[in-house]
Amino acid sequence: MTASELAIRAVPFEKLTAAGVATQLLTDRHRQNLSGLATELNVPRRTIFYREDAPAEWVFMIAKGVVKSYRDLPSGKRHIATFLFPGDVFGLAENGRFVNTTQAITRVTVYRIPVAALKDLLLRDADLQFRFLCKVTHQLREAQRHTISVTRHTAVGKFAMFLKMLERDEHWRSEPGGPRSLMVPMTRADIADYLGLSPEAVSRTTSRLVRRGILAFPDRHRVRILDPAELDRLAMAV
Amino acid sequence: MTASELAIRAVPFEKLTAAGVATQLLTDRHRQNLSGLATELNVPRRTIFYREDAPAEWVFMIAKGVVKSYRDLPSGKRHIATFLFPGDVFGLAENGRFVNTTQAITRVTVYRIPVAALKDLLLRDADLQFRFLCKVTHQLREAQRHTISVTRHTAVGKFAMFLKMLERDEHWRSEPGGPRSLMVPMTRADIADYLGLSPEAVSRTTSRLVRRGILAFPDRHRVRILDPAELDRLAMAV
DNA sequence: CGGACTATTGAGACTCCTCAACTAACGTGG
DNA sequence: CCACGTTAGTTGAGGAGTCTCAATAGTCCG
Repeated sequence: MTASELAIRAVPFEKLTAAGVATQLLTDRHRQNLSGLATELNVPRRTIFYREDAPAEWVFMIAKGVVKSYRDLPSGKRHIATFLFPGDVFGLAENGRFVNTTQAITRVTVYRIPVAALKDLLLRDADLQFRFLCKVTHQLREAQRHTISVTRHTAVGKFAMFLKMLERDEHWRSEPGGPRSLMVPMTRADIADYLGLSPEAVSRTTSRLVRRGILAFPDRHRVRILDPAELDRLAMAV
Repeated sequence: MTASELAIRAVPFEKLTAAGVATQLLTDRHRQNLSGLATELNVPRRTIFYREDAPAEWVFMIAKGVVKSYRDLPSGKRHIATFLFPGDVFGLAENGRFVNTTQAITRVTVYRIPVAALKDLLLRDADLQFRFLCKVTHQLREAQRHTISVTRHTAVGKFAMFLKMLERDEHWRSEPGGPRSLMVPMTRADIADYLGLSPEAVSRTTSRLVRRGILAFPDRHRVRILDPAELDRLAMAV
C-alpha cells in the first residue's frame, strides 16, 4: 500500500517557522511507518465507522470526504461534536471506548489503524507523536471555537461562525482569495445539530441571509458569499 | 527543586488496565526531567498568567489552586473556555501566540516551563510525550462535554452539568462516595460566562434548585448536593 | 467601619422552540 | 426513463425561556 494521501492537518502551537510548517505535514518516513499499519477503506455516504461506547480498537485518518462525529442525547436530540475533513484524525476514546458515533456525510476514504499498533509506533517515533500532539491540540482549539459558536444567542451569529469554520477548512486546500464559494456537504439538520438550533431556525436563518443579499445558494450544498464583510461582521459580533 | 507535586491528570483513551492507569501519572523520572526545566510560581488570586495573543513562551502545570481560561469577546461579553484544576496543563497556543487569557481564581501554585525546552524534552522522551498526548485528548473530551452543556436551552440543565463537571474534578482527589459537598471557587459571574448565561440567570437557577431542595449553599463557595438523583436527572435530561 | 464588589429579585422585550402544514428534491424500482 | 415514495427543506402561529434594565440586599476587603 502506498497511502500517499496520509496527512495530518493542524496549525502548530509554535510560531510558524520553516520547522513549524513542517509539523503540519507528515514526512515520507512517517507515511511509510503509518501505511504499514493502516488499512484503506472506501465507504459510501452514511456509513457508520463506529458507535459510541463501542470498544475503541482503531484510529482513523481521513484522506477524502467529510465525516460527522455526534452523540444522541437522552432527549432524542442529536449533538454533533465536530465535522471532520481530509487530514483530520478521529477515534476519540475514553477508557477504551469510543466517545462519539462517527458517520460518513459523503463518500469517504479513510486509513484505519489499530490503536495498539499506533501507540507502539508513537512511543518509538517521538517525532511522529509530536505531529499527533499538534493535531489534538488543534482540535482542542476548534472545539473551543465551536463552544463559542453555540453560546451565541442569535441564529445568524451561529450560522455565520459555522461558515467561517467551513472557510478555515477550505483554506487548507484552496488558495486564499479564491472563489467565495464553499461546499456545504452536510444537511440543514446536521448544521442544526452542530449549532444547537432547530432545523427550522437554520432554514429561517439562511432565508434571511439570502434576502439580505449576504449569501446565495446555487444549490443546497453550495453557498456563495456575496457580502464577505457583512458576514464577518455578523460572525464577529459575539 | 523537588517539584514533587508535578502531576498530569487525565483519563487515558485506552482501556484502564494497570498500564492504563499509569498513563495518568508521571513517573519519578518524568518529574525529574520536568522539574529541571520548571520554575515554581506561587501567586495570589486574580493574577493573570498571560493574555491572549501574547507570545506563547511557556506552558504551565497546576500544582494547587484553580485557574480560568477565557476570551473577551468584541461585544464585551466574556467567554470562559475552561476552568483548570490541579494536575491540569495550560498554555494553549496557535502560531506561537496564546489563544486565551488565563487568570488565577484562587491562590495558585504552578510550574512554568519554557515551551522550547519542553518540546525538546518531549521529542527525546516519547513516554513523557504520551502523557501529554493523553492529557490534551482528555481536555478535548471535556471541551466537547462543555459544548453540550452550553447547547442546552434551560439554565437548570446547564447548571446541573456544571456541577457534574466539578464532581468529576473533585473525584480525582477525594474518594468516591465521599461527602456530597463541593467547593465552588468561582463566582456566579464566572459560572455565567462559562455556561453562556447572564449572572441573573445563574442566580435564579441556584435559588430555584435550593427551593426545590436539591442543593444547599452553606456559603457562596460551597454547595451541598441534597438530592443527587434529581440532580443527575436534570443533568442527563439533555 | 465604610466602600466596592457580588449576588439576588422583579418586569418587559426578544429569540428561538414546538407543532403543523406544505413544497421541493432525491433515489429507487419498475 | 418515469413515477412514486421517502427524505429534506421551507414557512407560519403560539408558547417557553432567557436577556436586559433596574433596584435591592448581602459580603468581603481594606
